[in-house]
Amino acid sequence: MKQHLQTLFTHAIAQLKANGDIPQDIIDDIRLERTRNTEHGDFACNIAMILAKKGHKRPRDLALLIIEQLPTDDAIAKVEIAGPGFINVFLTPFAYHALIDNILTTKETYGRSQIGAGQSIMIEFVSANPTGPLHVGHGRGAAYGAALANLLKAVGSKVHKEYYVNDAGRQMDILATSVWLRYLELCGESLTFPSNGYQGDYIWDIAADLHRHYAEDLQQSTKTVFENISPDANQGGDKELHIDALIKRSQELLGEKSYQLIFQKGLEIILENIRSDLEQFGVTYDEWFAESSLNTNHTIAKTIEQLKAAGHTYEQNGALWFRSSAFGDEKDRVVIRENGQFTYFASDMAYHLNKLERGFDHLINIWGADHHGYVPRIKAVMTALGASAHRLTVLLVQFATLYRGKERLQMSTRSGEFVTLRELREEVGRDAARFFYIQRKSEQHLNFDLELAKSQSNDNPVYYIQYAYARICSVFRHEKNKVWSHNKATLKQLGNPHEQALMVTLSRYPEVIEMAAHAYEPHQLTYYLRDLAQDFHTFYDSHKILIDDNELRQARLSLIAACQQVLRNGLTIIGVSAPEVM
RNA sequence: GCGCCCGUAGCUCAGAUGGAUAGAGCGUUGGCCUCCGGAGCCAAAGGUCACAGGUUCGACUCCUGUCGGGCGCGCCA
Repeated sequence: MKQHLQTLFTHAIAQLKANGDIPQDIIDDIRLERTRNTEHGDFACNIAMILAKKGHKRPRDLALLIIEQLPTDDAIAKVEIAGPGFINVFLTPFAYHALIDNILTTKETYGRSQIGAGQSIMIEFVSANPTGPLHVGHGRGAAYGAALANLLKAVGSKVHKEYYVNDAGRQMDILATSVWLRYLELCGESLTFPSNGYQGDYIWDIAADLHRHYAEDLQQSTKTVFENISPDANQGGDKELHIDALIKRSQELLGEKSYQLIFQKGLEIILENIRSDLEQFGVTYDEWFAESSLNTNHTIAKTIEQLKAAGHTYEQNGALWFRSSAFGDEKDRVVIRENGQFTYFASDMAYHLNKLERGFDHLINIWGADHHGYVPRIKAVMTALGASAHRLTVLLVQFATLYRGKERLQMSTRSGEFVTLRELREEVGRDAARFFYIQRKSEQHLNFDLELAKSQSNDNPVYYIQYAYARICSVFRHEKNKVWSHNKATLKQLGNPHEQALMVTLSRYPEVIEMAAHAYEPHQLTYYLRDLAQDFHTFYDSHKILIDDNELRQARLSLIAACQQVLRNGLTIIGVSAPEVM
């Protein structure tokens, strides 16, 4: 609808140029807006005010010229000039009747567009370290990423969803060591668990699994394990040195093969846990990309060589530095440590280079807001390696704070007292969780109230929207014995204010999808769906649908069928179900 | 100290690329089922868009500064 009007206006402007009424070189970025006030018609265009200065004409005079050149169209009832020079467009009922027919014909494809066609996008999200279960903070990234991916697909882009598995590095060694120590405890050893180890109960579960499979085969005495180990923090030492010493000791005592066995066991169990959590949350991936594969393929070394060759590195204090400050970062970054190991940043550089090499036009990373300081350095790498930093968009998602009514729930990963995503889903249900996560703009802090999400009442927007859908389904169940099939000719019966309002809202859907996709803002869709549900409920309460007047009944059934379709299309994108009964 | 994000109704939040009288939900107050699902509908009250300047026909929106809140500034991941 909007697009159609834009075409008509573009045509008018082109005519004016051809006639010499306005200069040729003028930019004519025509924008039509929904009016807020029905007195201003359906759409308003401010092009006359924008072009007035450059065209050396008064806005209202220019508006008049534009209107004269506007092609006649059976969707347009009248066009008016208002205020300082707005051109207000009033649509005919015909335009909306055609819309209902269009929705019922195009069905699940209604609202899709091609504005993103031809673009391949890789979207990486969640990518939590496989050192423990997903918690509620990850849930927001998951819900947001999945909805965004659906939106981008809806506008025609080719989307590749990826999870980056950090299966290398020190955190994983801490995990393996934590598991082994718990295993030793299960074998009957008594020991003081390191303060920097992973404390969660899931570590016990993995250790128990290990114990079931290998009995006491991997046992060592506590004395051997802890002999001459640098003291822990609570013994006046340093917790980092303590855990590092324990990792080293574990590797020595177990040997490469047994250590890897424990390491892989932990990784495997936790990753499977994460995968199934996400799947039950309705979030799936095209690829799970292992960090370790970068190392085995020597991608990291290759990337560093590239940087070296381009002269963007230097050595200092025995370490190799990347001159990222030359590319907008606030300081240079170490890529190879004094001890010869790659930093986390080094593998992340390689990963992003790998992404680019796979041929994606655009990369989207969804990160927690606490990683924002990391953005300039990763963009610096892209620039240094000759790729435009514009090909990468980092979307930062702010924290979610859990509330149970007024009570704020505490979360802490290390102490093992966090609320897991699984617990959240089991408590409030998948639909409510998915909806609540994305109903706020991602850069806004989110207060997630468990009680509100669970309440099956009018203060819960999820149920409000789903209820509209279920109500429509219910009407059709009552209609079943009579015969309804969409008949375009009956639509002229529609036109009372409630029907009109509903049709206007239905016509906005494609614009909302485009806007939400363009701005990476799925929350726009949640607000739209609430509006749509409200317009339906209002209509429903004011007018009976299953009436004797055959033609009007048919028309209204077509209207609510269209409404049902759009509700389903929208809910599908945000990952919420459309229940026929609730 | 420097950097990023945020500040809109009592509360939780929308207001894309500057547009006409700044909008929802909750909460509050008062109404609505003989009828297709009351998990619903209607109405009222509620605002110095944190503050001060600037840019222009026009600023919640853009720029500068101030105040307040969150987060980040490792040879951790």
